[in-house]
Amino acid sequence: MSTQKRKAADNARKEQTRMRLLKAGAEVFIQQGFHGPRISDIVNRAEVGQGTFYRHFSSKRELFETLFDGLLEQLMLQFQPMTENPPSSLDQYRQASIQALRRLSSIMIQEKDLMLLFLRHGPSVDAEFSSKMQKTLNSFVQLAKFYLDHAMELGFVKKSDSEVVSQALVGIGLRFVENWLDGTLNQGQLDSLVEKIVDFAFYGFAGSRGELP
Amino acid sequence: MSTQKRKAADNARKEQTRMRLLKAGAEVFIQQGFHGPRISDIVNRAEVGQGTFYRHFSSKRELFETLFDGLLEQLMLQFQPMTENPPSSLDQYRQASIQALRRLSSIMIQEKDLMLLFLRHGPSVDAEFSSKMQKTLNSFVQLAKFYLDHAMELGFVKKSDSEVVSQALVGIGLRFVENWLDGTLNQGQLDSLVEKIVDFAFYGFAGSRGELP
Amino acid sequence: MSTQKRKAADNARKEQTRMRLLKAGAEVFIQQGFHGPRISDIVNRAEVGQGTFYRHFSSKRELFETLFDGLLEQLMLQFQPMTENPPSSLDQYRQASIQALRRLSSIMIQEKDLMLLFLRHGPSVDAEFSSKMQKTLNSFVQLAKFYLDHAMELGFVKKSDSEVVSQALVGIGLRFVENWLDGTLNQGQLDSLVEKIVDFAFYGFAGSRGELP
Amino acid sequence: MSTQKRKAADNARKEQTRMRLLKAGAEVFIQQGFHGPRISDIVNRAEVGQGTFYRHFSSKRELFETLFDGLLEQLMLQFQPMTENPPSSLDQYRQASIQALRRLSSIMIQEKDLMLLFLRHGPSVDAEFSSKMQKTLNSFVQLAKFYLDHAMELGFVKKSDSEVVSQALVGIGLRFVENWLDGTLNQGQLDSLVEKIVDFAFYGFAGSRGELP
DNA sequence: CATGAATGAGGCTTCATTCAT
DNA sequence: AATGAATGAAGCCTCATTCAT
Repeated sequence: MSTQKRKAADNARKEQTRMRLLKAGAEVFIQQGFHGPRISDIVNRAEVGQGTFYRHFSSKRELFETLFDGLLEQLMLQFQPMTENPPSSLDQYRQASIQALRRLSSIMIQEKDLMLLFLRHGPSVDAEFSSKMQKTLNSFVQLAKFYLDHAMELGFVKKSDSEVVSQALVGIGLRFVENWLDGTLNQGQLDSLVEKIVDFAFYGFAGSRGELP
Repeated sequence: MSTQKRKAADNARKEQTRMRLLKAGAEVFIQQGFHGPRISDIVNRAEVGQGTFYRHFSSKRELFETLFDGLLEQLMLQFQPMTENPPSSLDQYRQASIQALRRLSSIMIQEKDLMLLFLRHGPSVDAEFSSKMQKTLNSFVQLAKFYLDHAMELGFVKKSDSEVVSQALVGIGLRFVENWLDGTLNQGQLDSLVEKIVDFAFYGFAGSRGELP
Repeated sequence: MSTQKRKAADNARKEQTRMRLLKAGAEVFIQQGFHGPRISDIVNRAEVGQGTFYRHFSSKRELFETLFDGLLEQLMLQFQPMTENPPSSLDQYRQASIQALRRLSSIMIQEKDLMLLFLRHGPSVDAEFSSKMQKTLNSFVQLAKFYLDHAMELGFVKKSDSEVVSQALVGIGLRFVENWLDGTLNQGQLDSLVEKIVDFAFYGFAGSRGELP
Repeated sequence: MSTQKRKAADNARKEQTRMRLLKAGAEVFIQQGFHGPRISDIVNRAEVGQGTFYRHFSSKRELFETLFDGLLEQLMLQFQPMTENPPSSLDQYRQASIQALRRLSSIMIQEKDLMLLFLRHGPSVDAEFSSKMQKTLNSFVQLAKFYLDHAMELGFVKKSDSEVVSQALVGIGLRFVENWLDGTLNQGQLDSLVEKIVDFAFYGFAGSRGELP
């Protein structure tokens, strides 16, 4: 039926426009944060009419959140394969951790700008968004805790408050991400740091596996 | 001279007005972040006229930065006494770290709201303010590094990349501060966590000083 | 010819769409007046596309006026039979008046909502529409005047300024219509009022045919 | 105190600005109805800034209603003296009615444009305003009813349904006001009509006091 | 110095209208 | 003929800033 064809074409056109807006939105948010840009900055960059924005998003906030959800989905996907083969020895665990971090950093490298955007500007959007970000971080903490608990159960790491340690691990991770996002660290350095960080997490700065003088 | 007296009185009144604005500013920023409140919200809360604001600050940002500088000064003051007696054994170092964290947390407890304000909303003010915050965090990293280097020199902790470890330490600290600011942790819990965190930092989750199974 | 058949079918479809729009227009105008509804409210209710509106009407006003003209035609039709047998005695006149009002009110009852719509909102559409409504009312005045002049000629009512009296009669009519449209009067009350009103018009509140104390 | 002087001056200035806006608002509403003019039309005519409008009124509607309330107060004031000496004979009643109408028409003549504005455009502002206008008209009906009941009690007019008659009287009044506002009637004619109208109301078109042929 | 009324540029949002399909 | 996505002009409203008192 011609009507169906018409509808399909319309939908495709609409989806394309939506994508232009998302792309343009990401670009201007990355450049100017959340509060800086006006709707008109987004539509100008997307090369669509002012009114078109409102056919797709009810507010700047909604577009912002859509971008966030997209990134989050990508990040979470990276962890799916990791639940399959839980490590069964300390060394396996160490290797798995290093690999997990490398995988995570690879996606972050791809979406560096968005990462920076959300880490810096997400908390200031509004209370709700801020809380959403906290929840997201906590889900990373729970992920770390899951592995740690597993390792403790199998007995190849010492017993500890896994919640506290997991929080600490995420804190460490975030700090390096921030440094890298800042430009203090370049990508190569980040890569070579992964092992150092894992060692610190496993053995602390006072413990063994360091070269004692 | 009467003119001088007059001037002194004027100055006192002016200073008082300035304080009212700072206080009111802090309150509304805490409630609504940096971008939320209007100048009128601040002057209304301060119970001064609209024009009065501009006699003391040229913009909302300037008031915000003034508050930040004030808090920073307070925090930095807490670290002055710590440089005086550097620890000379691992256990002393551990005790000193615990004490330092307790001292730091005491001031944070006092200024909890402002801490939350700046951590959440500082990075979104503008690029300059964001960079200022990064510099501030780095100065904490350097402080940690100073102690760690000292301990490494004296040989009672293993050799490691002290920059990396210090960054990690600050990352851990921030994470717990965030948790506490969030309300996920209450003040008592924060206190009791200090030792656990220090242990983790000294020995990691795999190293000794934990109860091995 | 197949082409002709096709054309006829097209025309029928077009007419149907036009009717949907008229119906939907009436409904939303009744609910929200003239200025309230947007074109999109009309097309949504009619369940036709946005562009379709413009194939049938050039503007909201045109649809509105089309509805008005339709109602007016209906109303005017009710008066055609009345010109045929002009009354030839006071009592006949009184009976004819009562019957005319009853006939008029029957059509108004059917189209109550539209009546309310035009009485309330017609004058605010624009100067032209307002004037059109005045002309319409005046044609009712002229109708009343025609009967009154006839009765005066035949000598069974006293001489008076028939223009003035006719205006007054229409004013009275309108007032009760308004009361009824308001909900102040229900339909039954309106019916039973007809005689009272006619009595008042014939004899005033001071004249005979009332029960003098 | 200088502060008090200052406040008084500020208040005076503010009140003056408010008056400019009311005057300008009345002018543009009279010219273009309620829905026609934009806020900017009002502020331009008032020669104040766009933002100034919102310091005094929250919306066009509010200014409109303020104007209405002002006029209503004026009109109602005209009736205060009439409650003092209720008429005690039919002729007194007739004279009092004529005088009352003349007094009312004098104020209407002064505020002709506003009258037209509200009668034409008030009902279309929104449901609430429309209902407010109905209530206003009803209060005029009640006023008429009060006099009529009084006359009936004293026995110099026949018994009738005073509510119905009062509604009719107001209807008549409105109709002539509309005619006059339209320009169909000029002021002189309106004046000379008052007696005719009163006669019609008292005796109807069929009753006595007319010249029977 | 403090005040607060006035200002108007700036951004948001709506919605009548167009037009490619 | 019907459709509905896209458009952008138009109007609303806010709020930082000025300035006369």
